[in-house]
Amino acid sequence: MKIEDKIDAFNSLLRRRGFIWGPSPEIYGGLAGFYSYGPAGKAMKNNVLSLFRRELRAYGFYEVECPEIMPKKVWEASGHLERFIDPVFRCKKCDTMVRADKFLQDRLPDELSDGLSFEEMENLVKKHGLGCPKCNTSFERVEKYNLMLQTSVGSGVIAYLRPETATTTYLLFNRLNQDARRQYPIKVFQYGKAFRNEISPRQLVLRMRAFDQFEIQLFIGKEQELNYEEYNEINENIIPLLDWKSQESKIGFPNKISLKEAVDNGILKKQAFAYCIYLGYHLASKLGFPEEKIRLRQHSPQEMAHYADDAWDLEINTEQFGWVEICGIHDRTDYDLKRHGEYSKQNFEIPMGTDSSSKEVPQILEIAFGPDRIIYTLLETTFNIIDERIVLNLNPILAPNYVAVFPLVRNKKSILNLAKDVHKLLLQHRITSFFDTAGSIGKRYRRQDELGTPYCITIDYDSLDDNSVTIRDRDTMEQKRVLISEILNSIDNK
RNA sequence: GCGCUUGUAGUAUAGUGGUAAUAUGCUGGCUUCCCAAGCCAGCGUCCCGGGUUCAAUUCCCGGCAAGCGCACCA
Repeated sequence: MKIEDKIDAFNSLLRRRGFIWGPSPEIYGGLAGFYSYGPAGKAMKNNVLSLFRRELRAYGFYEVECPEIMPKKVWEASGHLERFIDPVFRCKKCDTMVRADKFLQDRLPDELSDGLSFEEMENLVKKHGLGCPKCNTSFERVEKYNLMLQTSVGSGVIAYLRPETATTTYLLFNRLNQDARRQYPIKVFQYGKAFRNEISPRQLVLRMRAFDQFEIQLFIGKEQELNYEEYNEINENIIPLLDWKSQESKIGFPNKISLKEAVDNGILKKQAFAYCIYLGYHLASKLGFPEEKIRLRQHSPQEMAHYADDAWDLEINTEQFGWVEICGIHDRTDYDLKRHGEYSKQNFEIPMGTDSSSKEVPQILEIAFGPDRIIYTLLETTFNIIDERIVLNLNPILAPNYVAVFPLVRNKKSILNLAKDVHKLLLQHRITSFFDTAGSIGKRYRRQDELGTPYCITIDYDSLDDNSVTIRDRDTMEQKRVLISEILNSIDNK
């Protein structure tokens, strides 16, 4: 089968089986960049979140939740108001829009063009007679394109929908610090919606205007960053790292080395940051991505965000969109807390090191996941067509249905009733069981294959006599016969 | 945001200036039915707005949306 055909089959499955629908609202034609999840997609997302929450609790992280709307001041302090507004030239004739600073850098490489004011940029185009690359109409004014969505609260107070959850977590710092009782690092995470007014959203849920973030934060002292106890527990782990120097040498594949090697060779500067790389990789592995489809790619200094000292993307190799970032791991230094301390006139200096008389503003290390991208990449990388049979080889605990129960035939009351009993038994144990009687037995297996259901249980004539059923495995299609009393044990250990 | 292409049942597509079709799907029935079997019956579609026309799903204009390319993606 050709790859394009496989991708077409996959894209239609997303809709057919209720994973992802949109752009929403579909009945009104849709608004670009907004998608909904159907029952299967939402169930799967919830399973991903449960797995993350369980893992993070085991690593000592606690969850917080903050408002999605914050006043202007917050975004002034965070730097988003300044940095999230792109200066653009817009052609008066054909509406072509170009990013002003990049355009000038490209046309006038000899001029100093970094950090120019709007006025200076306007003077430059006038001086050199620069104009629209399409129709050559001269550019005049620099306009702002704000990537943040603005709203007003109450009687006209300007506020913005958060472009990331992270900043809202940082605003809790003094509360968290009290709560943590001097146990550092402070480890928290926040899951929630973020909003960005993308110029042209594309690629399904990979670039939405309203999307989920799952952002993990460590507030940590400078001393502890370099000498971090938990690092010693994980530094033997082998991680596929692609640093930016390798990328500059046109090397496209990651170097599989231990974190210890990476730190010792200076690829990673800080033990605590290496721990974050580990944690990001660990969580991605737990989801069940094939090992060869994961890599960690370092940003070049030019690529890095305004707040970052080091940044790595955890990427998944997809057929439709190439390497897709599902997680960004950033060393945000003390940038955020310094700025918020300054703008709010709070003192965020605290003693964190061995010398309790010396105070410092905490450093922040961040592991930022995009759950929507996780859902897409998980579905795509586990989607297979084997001899015309479509199957999602999802990690069983992430599947929308954990089991499905079928009566072999439905016109035989005793079989139907026993099947219902088995289904109810599973539900009583809060196992996500799905009951289906429609169509042939083969068709029912195929329906569940498309949803990634790991186990299908069929009740047949023999079941009436011997109280046993067949459990059919999604991946091997093999069936084994077990007693009804043994079902729970049998489907538990995968 | 610009350019090109596109928009027809839930999904995938065909087709037409006189309101439409194929496959699949879905619902019900029959068939003792373990990997998309068969038979019968039924359900469901022309993105939105305006224009031209006796008549528009079809032609024209605008909008919205999608794919690709450019730009954008702190």
